Amino acid sequence: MLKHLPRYECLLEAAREFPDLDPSATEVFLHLLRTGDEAFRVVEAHLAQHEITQGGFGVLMALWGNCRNAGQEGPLSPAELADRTGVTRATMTGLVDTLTRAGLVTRTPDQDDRRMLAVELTPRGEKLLHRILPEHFRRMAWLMSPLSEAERRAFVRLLTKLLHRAVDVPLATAPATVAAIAGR
Amino acid sequence: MLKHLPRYECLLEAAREFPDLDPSATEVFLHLLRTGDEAFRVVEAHLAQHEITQGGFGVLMALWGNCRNAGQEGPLSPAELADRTGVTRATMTGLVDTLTRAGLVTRTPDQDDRRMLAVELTPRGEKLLHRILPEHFRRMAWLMSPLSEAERRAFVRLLTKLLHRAVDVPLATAPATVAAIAGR
DNA sequence: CGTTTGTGGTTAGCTGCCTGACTATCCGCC
DNA sequence: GGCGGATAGTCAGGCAGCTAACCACAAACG
Repeated sequence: MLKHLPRYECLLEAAREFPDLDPSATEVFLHLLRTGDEAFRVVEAHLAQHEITQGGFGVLMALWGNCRNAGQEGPLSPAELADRTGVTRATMTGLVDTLTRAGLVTRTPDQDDRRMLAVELTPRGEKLLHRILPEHFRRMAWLMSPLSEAERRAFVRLLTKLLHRAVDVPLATAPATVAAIAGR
Repeated sequence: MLKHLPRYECLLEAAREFPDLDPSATEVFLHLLRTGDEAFRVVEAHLAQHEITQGGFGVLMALWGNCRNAGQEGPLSPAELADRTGVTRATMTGLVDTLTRAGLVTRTPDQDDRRMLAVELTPRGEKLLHRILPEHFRRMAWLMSPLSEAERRAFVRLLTKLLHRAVDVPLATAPATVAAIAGR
């Protein structure tokens, strides 16, 4: 993403040429993407030290699952993993491949439905997670430490508003549709 | 990133096992990444309709530059472009290649310094930008429309705090260093 | 002047993720 | 019971981005 974000007066300037440009909206948008990207890098750099990729880590976390979602850890199907980590099933095949080669997960066929597999953490995978997680959590805490508890609550509230807005946008529709909605 | 964010009580639960886990920090972090990713997709989907990639769009915007950064449009060197859009120079070579093939930019050698090139928007590139930007701006405005002006100001303030924190983190150092800083 | 050092751009090779096509299996419905 | 449609997983191919190595050139310095 953009390294040097545009100054506000530049946005005002550009808004004269493009009446659709909402300066404050653009400013928030750019800051959001930039900050998210930078925060991402902070944890990514740490995971790289353990020779684990972002995608792989997501799979391990989903499997460990300690109450993260449904409350129960245990084996999951590749399709379920793909859904939870937000990648395609094809990608999940590759990720599980890599993790299996590294000895962090196992892939066992299902008895009842012969199409399905069950992916499960190995003891080694669990041990790796326990080695990574403390520093992982410390990094997140360190990153957020400038914010007070009240600020964090306000922040999450704002983020949630945007998230709901973003996931509702009809991504696949023609621009005209979105324009009509936006212009309403 | 994670599709279904963990509920807060789950974080509290996990914090009992990992004293380093700061529940509110983790919550903010996950929401930030998820929302940023989702917002990213919103504009990415639009750019894809114009058969332009995110990276390519960044280059066009940097070239168009209308006051976005230094105030002057005009030709830029690949190195400068790479710096502004946050990719490596090697990647920029490929991006400019693609854009040149599409007839959106030109690559002209510098007279004084024969190592350097000047990348410049073609009329066609400029026309494409003018076709893309209105809807682009509308999407950003639409996304941010749930937020009042006051909320936007507060949001940017919080994002800026985090951004400063994130870019200062010593990415390449050993975990112990970060731990020491974080633990301070 | 020539050599060393630094800089701009390119190339080769890798990885992660995607889409689209494909196989195998299960399930509902006639 | 058998057949069409859904679903699980995989494979092939492509693309964007990275690192590392490489040349060409410029600038500094003896």
